Amino acid sequence: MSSKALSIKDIAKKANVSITTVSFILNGKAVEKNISTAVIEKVEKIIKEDGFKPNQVARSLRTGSSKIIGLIVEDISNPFFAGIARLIEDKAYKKDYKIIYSSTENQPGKAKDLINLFKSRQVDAYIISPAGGTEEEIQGLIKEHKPVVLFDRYLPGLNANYVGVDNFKASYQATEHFIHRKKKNIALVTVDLSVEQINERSEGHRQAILDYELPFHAELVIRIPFAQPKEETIQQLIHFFNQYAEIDAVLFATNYLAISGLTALKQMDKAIDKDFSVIAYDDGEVFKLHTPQISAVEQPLEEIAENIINLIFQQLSADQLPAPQKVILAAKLLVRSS
Amino acid sequence: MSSKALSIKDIAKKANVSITTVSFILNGKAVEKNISTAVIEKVEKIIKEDGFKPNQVARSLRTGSSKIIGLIVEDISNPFFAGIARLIEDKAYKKDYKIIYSSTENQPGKAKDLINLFKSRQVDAYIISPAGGTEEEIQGLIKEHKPVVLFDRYLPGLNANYVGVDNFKASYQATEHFIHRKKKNIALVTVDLSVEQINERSEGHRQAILDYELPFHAELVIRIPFAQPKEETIQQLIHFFNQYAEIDAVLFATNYLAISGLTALKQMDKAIDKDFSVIAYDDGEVFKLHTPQISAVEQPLEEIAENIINLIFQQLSADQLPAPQKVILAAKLLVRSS
DNA sequence: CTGAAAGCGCTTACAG
DNA sequence: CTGAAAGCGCTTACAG
Repeated sequence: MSSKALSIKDIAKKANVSITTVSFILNGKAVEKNISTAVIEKVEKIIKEDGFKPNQVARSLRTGSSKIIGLIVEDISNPFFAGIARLIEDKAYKKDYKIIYSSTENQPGKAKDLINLFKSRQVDAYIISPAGGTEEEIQGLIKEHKPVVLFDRYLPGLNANYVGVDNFKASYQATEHFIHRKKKNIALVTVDLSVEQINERSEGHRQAILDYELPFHAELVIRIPFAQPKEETIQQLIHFFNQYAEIDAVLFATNYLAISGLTALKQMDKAIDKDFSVIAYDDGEVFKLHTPQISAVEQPLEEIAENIINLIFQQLSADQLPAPQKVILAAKLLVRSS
Repeated sequence: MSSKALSIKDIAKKANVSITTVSFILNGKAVEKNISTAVIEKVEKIIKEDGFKPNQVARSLRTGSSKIIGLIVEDISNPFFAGIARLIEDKAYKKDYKIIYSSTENQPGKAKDLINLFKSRQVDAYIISPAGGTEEEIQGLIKEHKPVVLFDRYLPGLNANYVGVDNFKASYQATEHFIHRKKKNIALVTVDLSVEQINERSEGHRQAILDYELPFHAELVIRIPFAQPKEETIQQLIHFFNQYAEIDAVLFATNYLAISGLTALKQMDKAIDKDFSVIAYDDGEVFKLHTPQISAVEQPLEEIAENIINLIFQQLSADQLPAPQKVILAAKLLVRSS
């Protein structure tokens, strides 16, 4: 029963030609190498009949390339990353590249392992939403002239290709929106990660308040520990909203914090209305279907994916790597209820 | 700048030993092979200093294994699959296996490509939520004695390991729940895929109605085309709910159909209350946060992942493959509002 | 028009 | 205690 996989040698023997000939035919070089039509047909027939598939591991070892792009994200079950992954996969597939992906869960150790795993598997290019602490590994990839594109999160020390949105501006606009609606005590619920992207979101909030000459209340900015279980976050937020009853608007700096926050508000029976407004980062079904609908900062998934894949293919087809580019896209504030 | 990757040969040369010795040390066979402590230390020092990582492609080519498990799902951006992926990844990681995953989008062509891709990459085991039309490829894997576990969706023709929930029973119980609440016209919104799992969900609905001797209204079962754009589905459902105003309860056979359905109801301004009940398949944040909260059939993600990974490791560690097992788990009806 | 042979970077049976 | 050598399945420069 067990059909040990065929090799190019088996095909060559069966067709009475050399493995060189079979290899040329497999790689579409038959014509260029002047293989006779008769031979080509004979070999192709055997390949098809036997269902022979060349061993890509051997091919990779020999050529040093794999036609695989590695995608490393923080958490694939986050809809933002899942959406990006899906779009990138589609686009890569059309150019005959496959994507393999994995989640870092924001653990530098795991992120490093993954980069090394991909490297040792001869992945041709890397798309990374980088965890802090992986600068060295990423720098290493760049040094080895591997195509790399970072997205979502930017590591300041690195001169690498990057695609992301203007987080400062998005937060600024969201906060400004609140201010125009006469909000006075605009809370920010964010995460205690000290990464660019998150810092920018805080800064935008702060700067808008200062620019409009409103008092900035530092105590209305709450930083939730990254790995904290959801239930605890909900309790913490209930406490927070109760403690500062003057809050009349909240900006949530991430998708999952918004979900915990809405759950907290629901448990408190606190209405979202003219007196208490909410804006979430990253749109999702859950915000559209919520009653009332929740306004959200939408990152342009399609545009992000498009830019990433373009940068990757630009690098893949270049003789030497072009200078790193930074593509900063605009997020969009979807206003749904006040 | 460009540091061409080191090889075992470079290390051997530097340490003045043979590559055999380096290989033994790398693979933890140093003691077993009686390599002297002095040599071990010298070699390990060089490996660490130079940051040498063995080329896994070469290793795979030589050993035929890769310590990689391939996970093939319908759509990684579906929270059910993303959740499973995440859990499986965690568990595999602990045993030093990596997961690579990819989406089939329910296209048999893509699913076949992926199986072949994984095969040609020497993936050690396969976890597949199978698209119809891939029976042959999966049978091929089994024939080659590759560890395989199917989940979520079952392909009747195949005698393979399988982990899933009892869909018939879950639908039956959901429908029964409606009947106990005196519902008379229980609609079913399902998808037009003719796969076991979906058929069972329809059957459970039908059987419950028949068992309780209620009239079965075939026109209250609507089958939405699988690839239909969301907006059209919403319009179709609005039309459906308007046409059959007698409907007093709806069971949605999938997660995303429930989301489209809730959107339709929202657009119609149709309240979900004592007179109009809803149950969704697969739980999610969106149902918990909805007003009112939506009841859901919850598949036990953790249990599913656990069983899958156990079956995989059972096969991986067996000398010869054990007889295929089918693990059928119970889904749970989460009653939230009537 | 086609083939023999080297080599990609490993692992491991065999020899000493 | 350690090493030379074969071989995993390919690709490709070279020879004829």
